[in-house]
Amino acid sequence: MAQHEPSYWLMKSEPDVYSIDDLKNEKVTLWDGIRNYQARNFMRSMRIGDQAFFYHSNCKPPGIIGLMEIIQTKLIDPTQFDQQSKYYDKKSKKDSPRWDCVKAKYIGKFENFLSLQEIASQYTSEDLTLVRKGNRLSIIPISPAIAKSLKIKLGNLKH
DNA sequence: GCCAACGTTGGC
DNA sequence: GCCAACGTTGGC
Repeated sequence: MAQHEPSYWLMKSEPDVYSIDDLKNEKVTLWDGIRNYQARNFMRSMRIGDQAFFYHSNCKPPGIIGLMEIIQTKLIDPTQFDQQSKYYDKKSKKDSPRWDCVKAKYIGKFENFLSLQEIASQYTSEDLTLVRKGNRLSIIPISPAIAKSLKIKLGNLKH
């Protein structure tokens, strides 16, 4: 059986909340707290071995900074049942959890930071919905061709 | 701080 | 089911 080619994703995180350096230190993280159905559904279609660009959002400047690999999928997001968590969801039932998540591992930081401004000047919103005005989705699929082109601009990975 | 682009909620 | 009001994300 031939292995699947990996799919590619872009996952946003605010560096004040969780940065690429936090992931570098932890090596592995549970990508929890996703409370948007479209983003959740994208996570549900992830497979082990997929790669995800780590995007720093809501900072100056926003942009792609590193790369992760998806190492576990279809995990229950524990924060939905944690009353102390800002992601607590009282409507979610233990026997049918509403929110799930994936586990991702640090691969590296790119040699070049690629700002949203640079990305927007080089790709159309059809290439990459990230650059669509007002885009709020925190998880975005990336086509293999666009992923390849982004990686060329981003340069080598620093581990 | 402003605002665009949604998603969610709740009255009817 | 419609839609207005409200909330959130995130760039600028």
